[in-house]
Amino acid sequence: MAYVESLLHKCNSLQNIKQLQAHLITTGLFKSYFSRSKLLDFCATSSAGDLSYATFVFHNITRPATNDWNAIIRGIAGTNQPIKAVSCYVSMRRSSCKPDALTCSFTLKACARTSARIEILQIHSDVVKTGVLADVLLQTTLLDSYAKCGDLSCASSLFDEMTVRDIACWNAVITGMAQGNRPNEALRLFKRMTECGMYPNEVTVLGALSACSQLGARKEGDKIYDYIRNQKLDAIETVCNASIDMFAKCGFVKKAFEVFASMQCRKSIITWNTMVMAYAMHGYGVQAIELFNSIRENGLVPDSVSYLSVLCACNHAGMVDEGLRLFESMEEVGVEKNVKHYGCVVDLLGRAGRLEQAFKIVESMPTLPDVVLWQTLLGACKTYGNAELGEKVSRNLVEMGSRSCGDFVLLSNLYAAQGRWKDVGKVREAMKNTSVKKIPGFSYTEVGGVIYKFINGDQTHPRWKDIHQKLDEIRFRISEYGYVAETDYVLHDIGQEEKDNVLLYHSEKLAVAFCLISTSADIPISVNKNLRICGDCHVVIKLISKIYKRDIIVRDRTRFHEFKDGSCSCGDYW
DNA sequence: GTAGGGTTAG
Repeated sequence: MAYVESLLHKCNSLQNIKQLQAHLITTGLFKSYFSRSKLLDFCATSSAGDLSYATFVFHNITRPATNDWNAIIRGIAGTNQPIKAVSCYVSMRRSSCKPDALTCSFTLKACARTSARIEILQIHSDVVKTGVLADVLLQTTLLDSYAKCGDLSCASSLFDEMTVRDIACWNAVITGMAQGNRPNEALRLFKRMTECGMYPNEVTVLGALSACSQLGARKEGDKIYDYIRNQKLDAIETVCNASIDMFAKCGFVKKAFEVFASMQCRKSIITWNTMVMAYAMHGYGVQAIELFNSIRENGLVPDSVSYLSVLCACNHAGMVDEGLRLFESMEEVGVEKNVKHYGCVVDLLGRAGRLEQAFKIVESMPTLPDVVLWQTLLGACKTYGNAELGEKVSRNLVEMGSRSCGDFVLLSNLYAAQGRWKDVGKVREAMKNTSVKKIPGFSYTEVGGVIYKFINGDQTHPRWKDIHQKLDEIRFRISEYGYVAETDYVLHDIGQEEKDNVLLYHSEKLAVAFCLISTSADIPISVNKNLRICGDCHVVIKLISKIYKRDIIVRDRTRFHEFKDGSCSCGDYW
């Protein structure tokens, strides 16, 4: 039957497939299950084929076999409406034909692509009932499907129950954790895997590197990169890309560029974008633009992400006109602007105080602005005290159903700054009547190879008393430099002293204080925050860097801040 | 009713 296969692979059009089908029918081979389902599979999944023709042939089979169903389900799972594969699976179960491990595998992949958790649960129960669960490959698919639809606890209990664990299932669970916002868990599993005597491969290190990037885990990242070099995994482009990203997000732009420059394998547009973004995160506007310009010289074409990265770099470096020029040139080169590009340029103009121009660009958008974009503009209105535009923007946010605490705070502060207390009262009233959503801020820091997590107001750390004592000392010493808490950043119906406290116990300050008491003076302090750094923390950490003579690096949601001797690499522009 | 199915960067 290798004969049918070799012929199939020579087909590069539907016409060819039909010719082969005719040939099989006339020679009687089409009655053979094997040739028929091979042809169906090829027709349903290869680019030369056509799913609707495959379905047509399928419907004309009097008693389709499992393999025929599998071919069709696999084909549907690969379309842009993968959920229809589930209906097909259901029809198959109603027929006299039994699903096998492959049927389940294809259907599960379809579910994973649409985050259809309930359907996964149903297939899982079928799988248990029919006894195909013993199949390691199917277990991995099931695990991966749970992880992809966000059910990490199901994914990890499946993993725990597995009796045979090969490299792919380790990879599935590690990647699942890394992509599901549980980077600590991913690294824990990565360590456990190596302790089990398994050798991580390129897929494993991609997951582990991504976890390090999220955590800013330098030491762990370094170790993994050493392993990558030893195993020659750096011959693989995806591994290099992930390594560049990891070094950049752990604060080593130079190391990131070294990896980029010394790559032996091909660089794709993703590689270039990663490096441009690396510069952007660190506020290296000039380098980012230079690199962006060299994309074409290297025979590649900048895509939508390239533009986003370079715009982001202009934004962080305050290169307003350069950014605007790049934004406007997008149309000429045929790269479509999306809401993120608009968001970036609105931020760029907003920070420079060009609010009217920013608003005009928003109005010119072909699609609806998103919440983030309006929030950006609202922030700029607050900075430049433009209450009129601020109100307009807030109205849009309310209409979009925003319940973010920050939005209310900004508008309220905008009114307060102009003494419009009645309006301040109205905003507070609205806040009380809305279930305000507040994303908790947290920070990570690595001390002695251990990653510590701090949450705002946290008192669960074993050394919290020492940390709070240090913060009291800091408060005293910075007040000598004329520091007054900018309680603008807080909106609570509480007294001034309490407001000061809310600010003082922000997660980034807790992390910095912890580093001050637990690390030696010659090592820079490095903190990683999930949200943007708050304005008060920015002022305080600048002062700490001066008074305590410590270099402090804070990575926030969008960029790096390198505090040195009382100033920050962002130039207070962020 | 021979084979096929699992993990993958910005």
